[in-house]
Amino acid sequence: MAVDVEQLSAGAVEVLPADGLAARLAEATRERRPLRVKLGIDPTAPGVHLGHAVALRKLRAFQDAGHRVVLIIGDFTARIGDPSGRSALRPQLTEAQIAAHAATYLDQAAKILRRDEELLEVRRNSEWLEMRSGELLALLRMATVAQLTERDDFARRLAAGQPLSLLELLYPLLQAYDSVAVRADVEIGGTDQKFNLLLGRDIQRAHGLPEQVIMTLPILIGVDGSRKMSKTLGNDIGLADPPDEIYGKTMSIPDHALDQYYRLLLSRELPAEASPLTAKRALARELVAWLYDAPAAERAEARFDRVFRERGIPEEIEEVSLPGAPDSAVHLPALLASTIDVSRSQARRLIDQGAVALDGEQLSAGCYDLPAEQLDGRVLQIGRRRFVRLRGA
RNA sequence: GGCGGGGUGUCCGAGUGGUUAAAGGAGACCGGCUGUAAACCGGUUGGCUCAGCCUACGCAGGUUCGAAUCCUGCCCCCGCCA
Repeated sequence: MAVDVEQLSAGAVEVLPADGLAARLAEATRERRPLRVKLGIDPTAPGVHLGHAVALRKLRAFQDAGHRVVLIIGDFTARIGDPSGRSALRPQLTEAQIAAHAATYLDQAAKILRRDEELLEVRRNSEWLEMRSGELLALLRMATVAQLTERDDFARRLAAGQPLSLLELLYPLLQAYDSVAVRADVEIGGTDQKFNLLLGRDIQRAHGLPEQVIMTLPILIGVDGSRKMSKTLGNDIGLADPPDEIYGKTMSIPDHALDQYYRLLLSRELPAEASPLTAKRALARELVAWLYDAPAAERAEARFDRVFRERGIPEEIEEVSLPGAPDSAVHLPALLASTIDVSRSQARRLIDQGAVALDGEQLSAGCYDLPAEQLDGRVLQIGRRRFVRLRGA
């Protein structure tokens, strides 16, 4: 049992109360039931990323020990937007957006979690948060404004004279109620969730339920090496990203963030003797192998080396067909705009800046139109990493 | 309800009638160097049918040859008072 506690809390920043997990595990054994371990994810952006993976891996450890994971898709709370770590009001999402995001979550989480029926329970919190106002008021009675504004980011925003909506203020309370609804024994979250997790205990107690044990995990930094990994900030590595992306994004992580990635995702220390470059390559390989398989990792590395170390052209390139007849002129800005995510004006600037090359030969500034027959079959490179092969109609 | 402050490009933030597609910074992107690291250097950063045109400083009107800048109404945020 003691071994279990140690294993299950490995890597956690805090487990509260300190002896809570041991007590719960003992209780579970006595009652011959698995623990219910809760994690909430709000579908505010499409896709689960490595930041979420830290918590998912922890859940997996609980599953491997025979416990039951309760994954809550926060379809209701996503309509509010968790204000944690935010200094401003969040834009409100439409139900359609939320539904679309939620749909992708499960598949991606399944890359890490086991889906066995006894080991995974998936719930949407709209199930119980779509409540009648009477019930809501009863819930609201369970916390005070002083309690809620104790949260440091709320306090900061109020002090700085920034807006804080009632909706946001209520968010922690709703998340706490999730714990009541699913009878959570343990709730997992990032360190930025500590307040919300603790409130779950208060609200469970107020409902006459046993209080959950909370476990906080370190926050994974994004590939920019400075801010929390987040889809919105664009510094994430998605679990559904293709192997090449995962490999490449990993290689762009600043060296100083490497030790975190090792500890949180590989559960071991950054090898002191290896050079940062070697260590990073190993990390990139392992991540791809983990989310896909070993051959995919090999391929991703080979492609990376070819493109970035040898400055070559990758073997497999997406083909784009040229518009118009073979003898007509092709307007490159338009072609780029429809191929990559840029405006035509941006595409023109890229050309002018020497970012666009044809078969490795840089196009000169102002070179916007070329005859289709000169483009057919050739490789267009945009910046360092984007390649497309052009095919005549 | 009263009084005061404020809403500028992805973000922060200058600008109070004209040379303002809007200073400066951050971020991002491109190029150089490199290990798609860091640091550093240079460039770009609204859109388009691009030597021109269109759209843009909370929203809608108005004054003016000309407005982000002046006037009117409205919306929103913040503070103090009630």
